[in-house]
Amino acid sequence: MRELMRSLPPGNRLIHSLEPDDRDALLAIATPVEFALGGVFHEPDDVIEHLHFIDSGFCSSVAVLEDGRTVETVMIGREGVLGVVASVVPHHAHTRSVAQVAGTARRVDASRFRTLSAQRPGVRDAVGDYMARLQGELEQSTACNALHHAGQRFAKWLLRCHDRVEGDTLNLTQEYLASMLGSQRTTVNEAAQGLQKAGAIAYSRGRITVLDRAALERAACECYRRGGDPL
Amino acid sequence: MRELMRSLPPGNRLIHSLEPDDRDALLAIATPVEFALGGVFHEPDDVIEHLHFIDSGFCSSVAVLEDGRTVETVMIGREGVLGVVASVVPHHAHTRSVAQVAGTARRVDASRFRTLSAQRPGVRDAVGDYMARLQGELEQSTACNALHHAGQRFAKWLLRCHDRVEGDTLNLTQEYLASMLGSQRTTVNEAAQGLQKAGAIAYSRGRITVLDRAALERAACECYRRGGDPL
DNA sequence: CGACGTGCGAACGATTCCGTACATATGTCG
DNA sequence: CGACATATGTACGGAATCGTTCGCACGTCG
Repeated sequence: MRELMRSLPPGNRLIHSLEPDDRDALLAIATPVEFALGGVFHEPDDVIEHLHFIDSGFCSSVAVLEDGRTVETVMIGREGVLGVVASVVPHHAHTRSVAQVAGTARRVDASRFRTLSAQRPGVRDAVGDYMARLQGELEQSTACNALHHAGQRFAKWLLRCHDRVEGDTLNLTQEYLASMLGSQRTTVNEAAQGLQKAGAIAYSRGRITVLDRAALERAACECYRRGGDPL
Repeated sequence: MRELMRSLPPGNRLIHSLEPDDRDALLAIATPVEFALGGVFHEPDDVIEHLHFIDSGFCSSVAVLEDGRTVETVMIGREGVLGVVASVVPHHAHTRSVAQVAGTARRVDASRFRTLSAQRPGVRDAVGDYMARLQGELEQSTACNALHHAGQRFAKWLLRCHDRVEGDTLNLTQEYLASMLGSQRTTVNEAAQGLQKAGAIAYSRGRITVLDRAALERAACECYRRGGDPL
């Protein structure tokens, strides 16, 4: 079951998976931070100065096109870390990263992390594994956006969101969902009504409640399953 | 100009960019290999055993869905290296990697590369930079496939292909192009005829000739430019 | 209570793309 | 040359989505 993560103890799963001495070494250079809904971690072309190991809440990386339209590329919750490529090499962002649900994270200076990572294979491998999974998700999303219908992608998105949240309520307007999926609000509306009629979700005025995960999973494309378990 | 790479001296650009001692150390553990058109480097779920620094020709990573449909996710020529994530951490492929144009590469055992990379920051950074660029391309393609029309994506694909090839002729059937773009052959046909009428390309029986790059660039979406210069 | 802003429902034509079917052209091989 | 497989041209109905417009419902706040 993919909602496994929802039942795991709180806090970042990557940090949790480390050996105690690796974990202590990482936490020694980490600063706890809070982030609010809508908070921006970085804009396209910003230099990535920090890694953020998410402890609660989650954020999305969003591609911004010249005409202002947006599409989400990846979603990052407490299964992962924001800015993972900077764990290997200094670089600048290609996307905007925005908090979808307020929460907390451990912020680590990217350069100090690279130093630590060179000394501690356990740290390097845990973050490296996550980077490999993230690349797999990107590849799957590339195919998904080319081949799958808006309804399937919508269901997938809700599930991935639900996986990373406490409770069954999501605060998302259809307008906002459209900007994540790269489609029109009217298209999202049709998809949402379909899921509501199927009893999978209920929603009103920017508040979506997941009523039946199994129904959502039936409506989603294979990409939800193959996105890699958030663990 | 993006076709810059076409005028650079032959051989892999990453290896070329290394300091002489780094380059020598890398070449000492590399094996020259040839690959034929259609040759498969790996299938989904295969363990990535090697990095392949492409010297000539190029290959594509292709997502394969449950129903057998395919979409290209990234294109890798002599500007890059196949299996770049394995330079950081052992992992398995999420895609199929196929040679689009026969050529040669330097094959390096992934595990030995990781050892070398830990000893030589110059090697690690060159490959790391490429990994960052590759991630940017994946993110851009994710958005592109969600938002841009088949005609624009077709033109983009031809340009990216042209960048990585000697001469102006590409051996590609419309059927095959459709499997790269994730669309129908009839859709590709319409796009191809549009470009032909504009004088941008000529084609017949699986042979496409680029006649007017500027016209192709006008027909392509912004994603071609933003894919990151192959250099 | 009433005005207003926000979010949703619904309808519309236009466009893109799908999926399929069939015809035509071209290269290869016996 | 003739048969055949391959590649392309074309047509068409239908589905999905776009882009827009209008109206309604609900919550908030003066």
